[in-house]
Amino acid sequence: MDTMSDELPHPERAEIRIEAVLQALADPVRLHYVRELDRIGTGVACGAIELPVTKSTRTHHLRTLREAGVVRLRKEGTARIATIRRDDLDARYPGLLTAILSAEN
Amino acid sequence: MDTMSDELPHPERAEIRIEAVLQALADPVRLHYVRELDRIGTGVACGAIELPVTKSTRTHHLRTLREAGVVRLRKEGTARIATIRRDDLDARYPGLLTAILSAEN
DNA sequence: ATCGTAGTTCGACGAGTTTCGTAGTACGGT
DNA sequence: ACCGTACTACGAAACTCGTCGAACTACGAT
Repeated sequence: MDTMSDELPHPERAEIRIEAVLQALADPVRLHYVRELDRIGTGVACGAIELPVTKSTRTHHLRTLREAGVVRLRKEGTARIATIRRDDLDARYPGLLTAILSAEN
Repeated sequence: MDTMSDELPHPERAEIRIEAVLQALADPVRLHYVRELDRIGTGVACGAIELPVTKSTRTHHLRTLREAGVVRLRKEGTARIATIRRDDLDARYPGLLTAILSAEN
């Protein structure tokens, strides 16, 4: 087979904007999703994390997180594997992700 | 004279919600305002910071920041003095404010 | 080839936000 | 008492966002 490319567009590290990151994580559904992603560990299929919304809404939220530069999505067969872009976010906004994810309430 | 009360409702430290803080700071106008507040130092009149919006819009944004628990507003004569609630935010979400405010771009 | 699973795309709808202008309140000075 | 300054309150218009269902694509298994 050929090299499997990523296909989905992600912002470069330098292109990540703080407003977009904050906007993305301000939504309860997305914040919950990213927290679960962080708790479970990296490399989880999109649908493996239960959300109180339909599939299409989840797709919408995942795209928002991806376009903001918070998560990276790659195809793996019929699934999408989501990982938090911790290295990029930590490099660009040190302490931000830790502060948000460790906020319990 | 009598004790001058605060009058404007602010959330208690324990009542501050991370979603509200992120939502508040996700807006470019509000983020700029808080950054200016941080740069100039505490205790600045509302109107002293220039914004590309009208007065009534600024009032709206200030209320959003106040209700989210990001700034404290107190009356001083005819002016409103705005201060960042750094102590409360640092206690509740350590590192968050620093990370956001020090993000240059 | 057919079926099921995983996820996307495309409108559409309702709710909330940002913005403004105008009118109003409150305080301080002259 | 009057005026100016500082800000708030109240709609209204334009826009964005979260949500859904239905239709679609892509992959893997039988």
